[in-house]
Amino acid sequence: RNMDEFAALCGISRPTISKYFFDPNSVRQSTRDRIEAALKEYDYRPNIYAMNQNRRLTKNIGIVVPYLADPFFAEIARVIERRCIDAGFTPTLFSSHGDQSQEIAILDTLRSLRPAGVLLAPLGRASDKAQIEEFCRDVPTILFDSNIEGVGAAFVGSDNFSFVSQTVEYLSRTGSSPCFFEMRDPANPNANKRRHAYLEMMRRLNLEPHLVKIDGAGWGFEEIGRVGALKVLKEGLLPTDTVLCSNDRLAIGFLSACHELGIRVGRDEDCTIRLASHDDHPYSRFTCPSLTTAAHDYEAVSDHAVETLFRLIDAGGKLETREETLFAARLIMRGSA
Amino acid sequence: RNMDEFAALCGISRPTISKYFFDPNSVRQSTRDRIEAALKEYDYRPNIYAMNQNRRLTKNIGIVVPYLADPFFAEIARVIERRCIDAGFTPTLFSSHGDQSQEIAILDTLRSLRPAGVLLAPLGRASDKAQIEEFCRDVPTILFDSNIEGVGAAFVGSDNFSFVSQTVEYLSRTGSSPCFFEMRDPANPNANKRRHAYLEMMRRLNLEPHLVKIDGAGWGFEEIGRVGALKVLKEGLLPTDTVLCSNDRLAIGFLSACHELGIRVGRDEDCTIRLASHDDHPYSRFTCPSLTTAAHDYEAVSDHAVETLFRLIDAGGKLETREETLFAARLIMRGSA
DNA sequence: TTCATTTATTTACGCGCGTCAAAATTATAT
DNA sequence: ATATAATTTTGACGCGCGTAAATAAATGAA
Repeated sequence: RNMDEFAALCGISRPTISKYFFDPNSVRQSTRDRIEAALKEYDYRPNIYAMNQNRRLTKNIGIVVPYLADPFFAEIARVIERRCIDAGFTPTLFSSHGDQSQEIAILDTLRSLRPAGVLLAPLGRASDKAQIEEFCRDVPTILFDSNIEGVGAAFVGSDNFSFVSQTVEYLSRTGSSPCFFEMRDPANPNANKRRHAYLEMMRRLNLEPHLVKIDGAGWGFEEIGRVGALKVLKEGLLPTDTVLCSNDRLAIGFLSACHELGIRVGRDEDCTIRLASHDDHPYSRFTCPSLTTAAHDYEAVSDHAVETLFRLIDAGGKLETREETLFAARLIMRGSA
Repeated sequence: RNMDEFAALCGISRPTISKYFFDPNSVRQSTRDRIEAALKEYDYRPNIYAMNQNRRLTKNIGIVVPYLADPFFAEIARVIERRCIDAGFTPTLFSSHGDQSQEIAILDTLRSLRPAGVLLAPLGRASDKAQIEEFCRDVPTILFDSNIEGVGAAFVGSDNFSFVSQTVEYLSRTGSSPCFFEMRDPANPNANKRRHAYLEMMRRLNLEPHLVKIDGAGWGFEEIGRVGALKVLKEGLLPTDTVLCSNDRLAIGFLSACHELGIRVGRDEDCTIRLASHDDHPYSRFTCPSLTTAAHDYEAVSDHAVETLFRLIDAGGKLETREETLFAARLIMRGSA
């Protein structure tokens, strides 16, 4: 059952077995063969948590996302997990579920896990920045999705300006210029960056910007978007017939509101509103109409975050300078605009 | 940093500290006060993985879902996690990502974790039943969502017949009777139960059943549904104008296909197809039109699964008899049918 | 005050494994 | 065959904590 017994069964000393499990190539081929033969027969596997108790460097990696019920994070977590496993690490996934105390509790659990590194997507505005900063001082951490200035060894995310500039440019070129539909108090710093990008782009194009801010709190963005859109549409508060949502989940709610009110969305003759958005949420392809959106380069963000973490781990937990890598968006033209 | 040091700082012996962390009420009030005062000052927290190394019974709970990028599982995992935390346990969430070898690897990691209990939603058809069975012999486990006959201490899920009977009855009563739209080789046993329920209900109502089986494998149900629906609709293979999808994700794909083809879905005059489905997927409220569906009682399933697990743990890991609890669905009438 | 009872401390060992240094063994080169 | 290098074994200790038994101290009732 334990390594001692297995070592006895092999007729090989326990430290050698231990060495084998750290790196099978670190023992002589003949020894390795003997171990692997015994492994087949008795199908022993070391206790990973006991292993990590006393290793100078574990193979654990912590992955923290703010809200796992959001398919965007579920998808990115899935890809990152895969990469870590393929690289021989043991990822453990945590979700803050939109809750600050949960996020802090997770950081605590992570310390117990003694991870070689952590990939952390903070809650954003709701995060306790001081706690995260302290954590990052102790544990090699890469931030992703949502940046906190100066915290963590690196940040990997998407270039919000690239998202918004492409959608604004496209919408303005092909029809009337867009207003910007967003939550009044966005939880995520990306939302603020997107607003600024929108304003900046409108300025450059010499167009008048219109911000449409809706109420609502929490992570139920679709419902917030739906209720907000219902209000805006009913009260005729929409300054233009082209709407750019801060993110796809709001847009999904917006589409739902339009359908309720019998308003057709799209670029066809009989449509009265064009709607575009950002993120390329896994469901945006299946909305009716399908959503024109600016897509994250999921693969690139995931890969680069993981690669940066591996580099950080190899470098002993410290990088020369804090790197910030932003990936450009890809405009995906679909039915809604 | 460790319990020894903290004990020294308190001026209290380490075993007493250890006892305190197992149950704060098990030490004298004056001792407890002293410990808690020191706790505030030095903010020490025991290493949970070291704790669990040698406890006769840990406070760990493993949660395993087949595919976390499916919001249905993300949502149920979220609720279950909360319940466990509130009960003083430490849940760890794992996703098999639709992959058998991943599922097996997770069971292995779980053994290392020495959980007091496990809540496992198996992959279904893709699961290695023998491995799961063996695991359940060693670790107190409750199965949920997807049953494996005789495996685990209990099963908690939804009553598929209740789902289908309500939708079939409703659709048949309010219009033409439905055909049943499903994947040819569903990964999940619930799908088979639903097909049987459909056939049985149609028999009872003295209506002719029609199964529409579409191709596709994997967990990208929306795309499978979309492509399948496109084919069926283009080739005019739909035997009736009322479609009952096996699950909401297929229905989301179906709606997308209808929109592409300019087919209006709903119960209005100008609609040519009525569409209903099962699950009350978190997004089904936001589709266009919104989906008429049979809703899981998420709360009841989550609560009962967790409660059964707690009961199982209290009972020392064995229940008198294997319990199977199925919760009825609630019909949610929305725009699509 | 005394005795019984509760609670805390001490001591020692265990969990499953990592890691280090020294000694013993094996492989490779000459 | 011998010297040298590489690998393995041995033995001992550590990680951070749980747990059990024996002892000591504190409490509470009589």
